[in-house]
Amino acid sequence: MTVPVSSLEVGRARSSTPRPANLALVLRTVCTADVLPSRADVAAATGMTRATAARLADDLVAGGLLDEVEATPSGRRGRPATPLAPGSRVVALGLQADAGLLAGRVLDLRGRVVGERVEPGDLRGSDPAATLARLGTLAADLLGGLPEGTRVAGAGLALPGIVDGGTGVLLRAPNLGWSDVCPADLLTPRLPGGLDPVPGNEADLAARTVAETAPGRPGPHRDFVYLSGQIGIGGATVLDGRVMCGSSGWAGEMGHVCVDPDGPPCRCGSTGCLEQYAGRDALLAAAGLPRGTAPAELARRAAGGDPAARAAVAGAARALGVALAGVLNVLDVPVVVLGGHLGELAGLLRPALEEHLGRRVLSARWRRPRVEAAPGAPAAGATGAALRALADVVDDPARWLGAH
Amino acid sequence: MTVPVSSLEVGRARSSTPRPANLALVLRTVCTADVLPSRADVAAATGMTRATAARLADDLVAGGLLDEVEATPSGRRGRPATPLAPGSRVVALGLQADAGLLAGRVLDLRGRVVGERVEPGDLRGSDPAATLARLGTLAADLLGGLPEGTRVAGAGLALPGIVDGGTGVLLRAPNLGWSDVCPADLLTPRLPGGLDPVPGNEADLAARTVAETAPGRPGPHRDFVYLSGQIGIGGATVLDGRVMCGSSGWAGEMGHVCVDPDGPPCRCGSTGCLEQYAGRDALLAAAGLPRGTAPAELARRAAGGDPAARAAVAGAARALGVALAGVLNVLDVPVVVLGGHLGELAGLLRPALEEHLGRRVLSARWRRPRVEAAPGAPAAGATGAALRALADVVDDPARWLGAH
DNA sequence: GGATTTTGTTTCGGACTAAAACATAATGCA
DNA sequence: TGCATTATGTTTTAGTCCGAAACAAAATCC
Repeated sequence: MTVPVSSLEVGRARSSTPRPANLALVLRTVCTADVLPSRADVAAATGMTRATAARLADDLVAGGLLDEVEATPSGRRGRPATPLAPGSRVVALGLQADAGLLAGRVLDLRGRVVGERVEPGDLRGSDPAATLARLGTLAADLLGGLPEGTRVAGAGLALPGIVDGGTGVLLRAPNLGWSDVCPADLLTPRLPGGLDPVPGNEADLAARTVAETAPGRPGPHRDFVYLSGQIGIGGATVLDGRVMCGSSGWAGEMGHVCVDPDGPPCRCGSTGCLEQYAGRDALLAAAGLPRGTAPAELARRAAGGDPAARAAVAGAARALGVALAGVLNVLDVPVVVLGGHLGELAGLLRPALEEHLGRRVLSARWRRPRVEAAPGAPAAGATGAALRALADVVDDPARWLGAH
Repeated sequence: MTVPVSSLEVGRARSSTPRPANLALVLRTVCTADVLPSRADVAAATGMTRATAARLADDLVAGGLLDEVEATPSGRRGRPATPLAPGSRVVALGLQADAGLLAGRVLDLRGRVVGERVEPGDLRGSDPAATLARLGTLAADLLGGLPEGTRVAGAGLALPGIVDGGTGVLLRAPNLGWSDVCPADLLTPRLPGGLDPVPGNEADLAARTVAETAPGRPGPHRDFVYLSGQIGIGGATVLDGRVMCGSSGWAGEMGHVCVDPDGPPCRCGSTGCLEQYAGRDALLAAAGLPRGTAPAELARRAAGGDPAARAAVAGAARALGVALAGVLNVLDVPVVVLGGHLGELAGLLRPALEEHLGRRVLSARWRRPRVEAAPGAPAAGATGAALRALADVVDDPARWLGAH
């Protein structure tokens, strides 16, 4: 090679044979289906021949990525079909370290929880090494309790902060008080089999649980904005079913969208950030409640007619309306999903928020933006982390089959 | 099929053979390369065998999608290579109807302009049918002037408004005063060969000219926000090199991001929209200039030290800073590209705007957002529309070869 | 002028799929 | 009970397309 083919880097998807893509297509078809499909159903859905679909399915069954399920008598004529299901012995581990808990959750390819452990505790200002060691022990216990024959496809770790996509370093997690932590170094030695959890932002991963209800299975919305009310406010944008992490993992800092340039100063150095109006502490302060109060208590008071609580919620709704309208105008996303404490207040926020959005979003007269509460599962980030790891398998089953 | 395979719609990329993907890979490799590559270079860049790359390239040459170019003596040892170039006889037509002009531009696969016609004129409040008829005549003339043997791969139409992605109906174009116009009905009958221009938003298509300097050739930035200063302010977001059109084509309404909820009312029904601070009319009014003044005149005055002009620019920079910081915080995009009248003022806006962004964008301390001016080509939307049509060919050359 | 080097082509074998025939296992009906 | 019918899953055969290796072509080097 004498010519300097410098920028000739184009498509890395250089699969010389169609097989990997077709394996992925078959697996994804089974994952997506509402009812467990037979080989013939897969053939019909993908357009392949029954022969081809069956061959591919056979290989996936042999590799454990698909299971043959007992046929239920259908009463229909003809040879009874053998339903296929995503393999139940291929699982992934999702971990989460947050200001208020440590959690681990194991999901199988069908999206079922096959193992779970949650340890509440105040981890603000904790030592990263000690905390991650605890998490490592928790994870090892969890993995040890899995049934014989289970194979762990990968692991992920949800963290409430900004993770550098390239190096996997947690640059800054204000709620934990951590910065420049490399979780892989501290966690991997404690896990069996050299399992290396991929760190990611908690809001991004929680948003994934809305975008994808089980591995390979699209959730209720393809496009939405996810807003996660923690101590601060994080979030994520999902476009075309993909969580947008930004060109370097910084996306989703919705808490620092400006609501009023003349508003109160924010710890980020700017002024009038959304967090100053709808963050947990700001909400509680506006309602005249002490800092540690549970958001549910605020919701109870507002629902009960407490004027200060109602005013706090109304203020938050207005601020959210201003900030989210901007996002919706820029991205044309029809749905806002509220999680964390904002999810708990969703019922109270929705009417005012939807009204604000209806006024400020340009496309609202054609399609009114909707506001929903995220399913209030605890430690959604852990679930999302496991889903992300399983998505690697679903997206390229050939690699998994090759590695046995 | 007795089972209702309702939602079994998964991968439409049902290419049973690897050939279409490999044809696309070869074509894209040639389009992307800095120097015209030989068959052997393509093989090296893609990882295919020389035999395979040559076979695929031969088919693309036979179909006119690649040209064999005269070899320049390189002085190197060995058999001289035959450089390959994107086919120069495959072209696409880009059209644009704007408040100030009608334009048509023909681009070939190499991204060269092989035909162009621009007709200035005030089209505000014009009759859609009459104006589109004029545009059709312009387009037919343009196509008639093409050299013998040229094949038109497709056409696009840039419009300053919101286009429904599904139906291709222009729902609303405030600057033209049009609404609910179906350009295809009015335009296609006037074009030869049943050519059917695909309508699209002008800002989206102008952004494409930044994302893609020639068909299949990535531009200077993969991720950026494009802001188009027309009478109002439109824009587009480019993520991963793809223009984000939103789930129904409404994305990019950056002009109506809220800068100050207590600000002046906007014609959209909201208050304090960016357009009220940095729109063309707002800027001119703030500078004490009459409405029709050219933005260049404002720039001249501000550069010359005129206090009113300087204040107007400073106010616009501040408003842009507030609005864009929100977008950048949500999407983690490192670059803002200014087009239209904002592009003309970019030199004056940049210092203050970058300073505002540095303060309000959370990731700025790690990577400071940059502000750039778009290359000030007239009727960039027409170029983008042609590029979009050519992208269809580059993304799936097999279809083009099949259709002859 | 022959060795060397690089490009492009041809030939052959292998991976994979489509098409069609076949085997299997149920229901429906006399 | 027995046979036609119907749907699923498997086997066989032919065709497409890629990789490997040998070969042909066209230049430079010595």
